Amino acid sequence: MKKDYSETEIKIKTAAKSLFLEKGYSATTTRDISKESEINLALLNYYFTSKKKLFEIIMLETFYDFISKMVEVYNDEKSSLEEKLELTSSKYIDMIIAEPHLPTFVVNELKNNPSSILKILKGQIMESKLVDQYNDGVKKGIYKKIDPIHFVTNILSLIVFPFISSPIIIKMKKFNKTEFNEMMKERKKLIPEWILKMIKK
Amino acid sequence: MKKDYSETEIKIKTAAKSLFLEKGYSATTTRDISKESEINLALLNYYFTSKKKLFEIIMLETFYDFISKMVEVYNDEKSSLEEKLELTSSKYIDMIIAEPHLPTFVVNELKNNPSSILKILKGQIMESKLVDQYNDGVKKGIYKKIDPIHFVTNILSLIVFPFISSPIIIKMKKFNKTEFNEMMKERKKLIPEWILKMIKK
DNA sequence: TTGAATTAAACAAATGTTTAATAAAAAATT
DNA sequence: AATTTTTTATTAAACATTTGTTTAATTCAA
Repeated sequence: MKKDYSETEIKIKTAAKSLFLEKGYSATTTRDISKESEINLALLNYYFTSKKKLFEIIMLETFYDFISKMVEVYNDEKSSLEEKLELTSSKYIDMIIAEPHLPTFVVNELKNNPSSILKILKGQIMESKLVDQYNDGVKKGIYKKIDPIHFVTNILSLIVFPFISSPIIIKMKKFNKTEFNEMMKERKKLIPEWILKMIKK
Repeated sequence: MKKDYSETEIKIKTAAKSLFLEKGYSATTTRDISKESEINLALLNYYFTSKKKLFEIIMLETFYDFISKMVEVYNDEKSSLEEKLELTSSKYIDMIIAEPHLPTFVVNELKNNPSSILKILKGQIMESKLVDQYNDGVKKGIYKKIDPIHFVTNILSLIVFPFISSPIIIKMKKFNKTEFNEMMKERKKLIPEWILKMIKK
């Protein structure tokens, strides 16, 4: 029962996503979207009823992508905890370099749209293979016994926050954007090492 | 040469700050501000010329507070690196618990207002006593040799990011706000320990 | 009495949405 | 195959609110 999207619908969604990501919901006007997507203003409401509805669709899809990419790795059956850390770090950093506005957007618009969109999360992370492997390590006495929420939070913090605060980092180090991205690529290797040090006894 | 603020001015600024922090610049209207501060709509322009000007004043002050609190500790002459980590962690977490919208606001509105506001940062962090102490440790061979920007970034990441992503954490752990704050208070102790483990050879 | 502070009302521009007319495409009929 | 009918897509214009700002009159304080 997959819906068939028309070319116009796709054009609208693409433009809208790009604008919402860059400027947020309130600062993006329907006329911005119509201009960017080169469609007539009325078609936005014709296809998506309202700006709000269009936003919710985009928000949902974007957040879903954002989370699935993580959950995929976290639930892989074959890889070790160390390998999962390396993969997550690497994949996520690449993903955000390609779409730098993503984290701020997700984080920002999340506090206004809480419950409905966050359903996607349900148990997918805290009951993942990665957390199991962490708990096993605790049981075996190789990892310190701390609530795994800290473990999960720290991974995300070290990966995502630097992007969110990139204007600050760029200013502090007199970086340009390329140099900043280089720094983030460096972190692909460093973050897994740091996380391991943090959890080990 | 300190300017003398009238009661009305203060009322406007207080209400505006609260609203800007909660909803951001675009989603806050001048009528919201006039209602919240219980002043006549025209007084906003009478005292602050425009919504934009008012915002810039508030943005500047807020960001300045946000940074000074950090710089203060980072440049303390007497304390050790370990003590600085503990103090930063503790003070910052308390600060954000008291004003939970602060980080999202700063981070969010920063990418639109780059250079002018970020001047505040100039060298204050990367040339701080804390970074000196870190570099000393590297020279002495007790810390790994990595660009100190990672060190500084990691501290801020582990402290601030959990607040920014609090809706996600709250959902994952089925927390309420109090439980989330408890988790953050736990981190006051944990973060300095983690950071030390990360930098040690 | 003079200047500052406050107010209600008005203004122009922007914004989300709808309408009514037209064009294009698809389906039905001859 | 050709023509008519019906449905869908697109358009320009209009509409009703909202929003930031200004004006001109009034109140208050020095």
